[in-house]
Amino acid sequence: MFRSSDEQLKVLCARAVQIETVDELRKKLDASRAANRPLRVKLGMDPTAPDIHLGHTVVLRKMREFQDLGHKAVLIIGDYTALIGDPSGKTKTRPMLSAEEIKRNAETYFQQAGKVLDTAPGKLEIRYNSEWLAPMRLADVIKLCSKMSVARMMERDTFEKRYKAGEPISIHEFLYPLMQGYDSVCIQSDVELGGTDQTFNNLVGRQLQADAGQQSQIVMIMPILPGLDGVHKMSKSLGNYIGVSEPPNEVFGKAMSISDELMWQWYAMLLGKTEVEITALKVGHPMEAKKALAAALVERLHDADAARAALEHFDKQFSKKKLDEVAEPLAVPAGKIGLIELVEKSGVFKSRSDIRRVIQEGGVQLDGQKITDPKAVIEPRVGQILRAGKRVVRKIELQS
RNA sequence: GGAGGGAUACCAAAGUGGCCAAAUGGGCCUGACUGUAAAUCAGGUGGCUAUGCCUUCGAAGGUUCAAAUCCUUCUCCCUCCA
Repeated sequence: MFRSSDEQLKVLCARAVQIETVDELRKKLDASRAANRPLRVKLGMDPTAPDIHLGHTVVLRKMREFQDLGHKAVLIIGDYTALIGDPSGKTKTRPMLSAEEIKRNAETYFQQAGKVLDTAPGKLEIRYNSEWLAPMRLADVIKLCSKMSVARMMERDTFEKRYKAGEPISIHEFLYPLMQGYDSVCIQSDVELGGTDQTFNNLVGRQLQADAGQQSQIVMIMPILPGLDGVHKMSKSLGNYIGVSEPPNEVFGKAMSISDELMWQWYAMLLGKTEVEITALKVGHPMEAKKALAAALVERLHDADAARAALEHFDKQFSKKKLDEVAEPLAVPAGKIGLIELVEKSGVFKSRSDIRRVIQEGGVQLDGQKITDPKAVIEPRVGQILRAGKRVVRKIELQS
């Protein structure tokens, strides 16, 4: 049923930045084959952020590789850990989520994760960590805390940095790694996946499992995907992300806006291209390589047809400037109308002052003619193309 | 419990009575250049029925012709000592 450990290792170790430890993983794989038992591969999910983006797919794809090799994905919904919030993020305290919100977020999450994971019942197990964390008594918590020293906890880079910078660290944040580690004990995970920011948390799981007399999980750390800006990690709060549920044209357009340097990183991290393959790509025109990347991403999140359509759309809008073929309709009443009112109907600007500014800055065109007078009054005709800023392209239609 | 420091726009951070819709940096937006790149350069970045008006500097009151700035009370945060 299972392929040889060597074959599996070759697939599984690809792209990982750290594995604790490869030897142990090999042993687990050997034992799994011998007993014909799939490994339990754990991945935690934070129910406060239901939007999955490409950054998450780096880890999710690794999970998929485990599934494809016959192993079992165990998704942990951190409904209880969400009460704390992962200290690796911002220091702001999180609002408590209601049971319904968590459920809704979790559903959204699965819907999106399903674009990457195999959701067949035998391949995927879903658990809420409130199942075992909520019933704990204070005595249980104290016992759990006794497993960890402050010095050890302070090794965690975010704690160390914050402490040195004089930023507050609440005691309850120390519980986060312990709770996450305890999850591993409760579900008896064989492997835990995570991004580099999860290294510490995942390693705690190893220790707690050993304390509990279990075989320690393998910790497999995947790289963090840089966001559209090429500087910070891809994250929702920074707004530098491509969501897995975004429409094809958005995915394509955003992918095209990244720097060339970042493009190669994405090729490696998202498409699994090797250095040799990337070197070969660098021979061609960077824009063609970027279009191929963008198309591949659209195909992955949607399908091949969508990828072709997005490429065509992009060419029309930006390369060939066939704006009338890509413009979305904009219904306006017949007769004269102020330019500001006209642009306002597109519904994408936050205020009329904002529109006024864009007009003055030369960002508004009607049929290719720049109009820079915010007081301009025009009489739009059917079929005229209105452009406002880089992204708004509308074709005028008259309201009946 | 004691002492001290702090809260300013999306973020960081100046500003200690009028010249403050508030310096500067980052972010973001627009334009130029391009490959819708990136980098660079230029401009912009509270709202509005707009050369003016309205709302904003933790909250509420007060002093003043005039308050982000002074006073009072309150809320929240941080550090150190115990």
